[in-house]
Amino acid sequence: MNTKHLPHKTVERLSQYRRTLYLILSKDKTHVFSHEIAQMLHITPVQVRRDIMLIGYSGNLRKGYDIKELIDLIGKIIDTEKGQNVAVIGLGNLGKAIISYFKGKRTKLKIIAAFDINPDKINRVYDGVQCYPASRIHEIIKNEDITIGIITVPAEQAVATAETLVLSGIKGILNYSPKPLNVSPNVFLEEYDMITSLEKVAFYAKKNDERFK
Amino acid sequence: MNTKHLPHKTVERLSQYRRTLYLILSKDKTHVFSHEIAQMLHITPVQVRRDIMLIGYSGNLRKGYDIKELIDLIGKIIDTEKGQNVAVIGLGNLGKAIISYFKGKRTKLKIIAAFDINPDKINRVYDGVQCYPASRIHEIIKNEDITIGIITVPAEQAVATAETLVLSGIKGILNYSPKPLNVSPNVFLEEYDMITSLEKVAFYAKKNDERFK
DNA sequence: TTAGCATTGTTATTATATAAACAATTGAAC
DNA sequence: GTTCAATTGTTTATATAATAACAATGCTAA
Repeated sequence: MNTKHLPHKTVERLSQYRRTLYLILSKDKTHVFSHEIAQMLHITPVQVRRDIMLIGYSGNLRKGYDIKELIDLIGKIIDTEKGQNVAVIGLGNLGKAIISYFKGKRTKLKIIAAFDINPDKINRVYDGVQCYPASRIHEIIKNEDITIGIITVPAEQAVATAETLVLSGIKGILNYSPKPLNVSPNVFLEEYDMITSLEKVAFYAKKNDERFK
Repeated sequence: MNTKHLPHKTVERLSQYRRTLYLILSKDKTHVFSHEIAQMLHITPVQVRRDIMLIGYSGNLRKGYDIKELIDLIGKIIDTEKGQNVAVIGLGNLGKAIISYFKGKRTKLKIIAAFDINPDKINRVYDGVQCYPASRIHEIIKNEDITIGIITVPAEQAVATAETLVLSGIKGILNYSPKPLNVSPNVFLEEYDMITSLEKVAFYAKKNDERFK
């Protein structure tokens, strides 16, 4: 599959399309129209068709898109054949939330390790995921072929954690700490800051309010 | 303050600038250059200056920006004078994570209520935040003047939760459930989906890997 | 006094993302 | 058959965001 330059937003939507398609498939439907997908995700049908065009798939004019084919194709694009292993660094509330979130989800991504520095958590199993001491990050990431790390440690430890991950050969990092990171260009970094999101909502909530009164 | 059309991304960065500025302020500095802020956030100095231009502030050519003035101005733009009250709906791991995250943070945003349907959680206090039964959402949002709701309930309950919030007069919603919502245009909606984020990281991690080997 | 330098503030350009417009196609109804 | 309605696929246009380019300023120091 030639995925030359898929826009970031398209990649994000592909993930959502796939989950939506599974939902529709479970209703014994075999085909779906762009506007049906669009309606479920509250976006425009044009957006859906454009994204599908970008991945080189074609639908049927009367029946729409073959759901199974589309699911398979999206899988070929965003998954690797044998899947990728994931580690959560920081087993606080957020780390636990992420692990239980993924529990039982059909996906090529498997959370297979958690790390923490709290002795009460180390060597225990949370929702099927073993917690190791942070000192063993390097060793376990190497041995278990973990390619993705989710950082949920406090801000003070985020930079050191990221460095360890990169040195251990990680390929992608999802950073939930409020501390912006800087990693080498061969590691993909995605950052999400809850405080920023909330302050953004607060700002536009205020503006909307002023506009409507 | 005339905040006609601040781009979404600028609003997000303003939130980050302010936190960065507080950090610098605590080091007894009174002024800061655009490249210093930029370096801490790993963005370009031009981006910083452009954002600051958009909010109508001017720095000093030799000393840079007055930190206190800039903090105050950002506050005037993104905060309301008396602050806004926030509720978390769904006191699972994610809800707890958000509450403990905000604990003790200096901010005009105050989480003052949580809601859940689990009797074990109802009427208990978590990190200073009282948990109420979901049946009282409408009443408490009205009475306590809560303007922002953070949805951390399971997907199945997300739509009903959002409807209740909107009917209760909420102004902004931050949706962490994987279920896309649809609210009336006078309510600001921000959605974040962890699975999508992780799948995105997986995709680009894979691509990077292919590119570098 | 004047040249040099680092910085800000602004405009212009490019890149990314969304939306609109519309031709092409297919099957159904008459 | 022929017309019609609905849908896809693609091109064009617009909106948003990031980057680059550069003039203006004011301090320093020769």
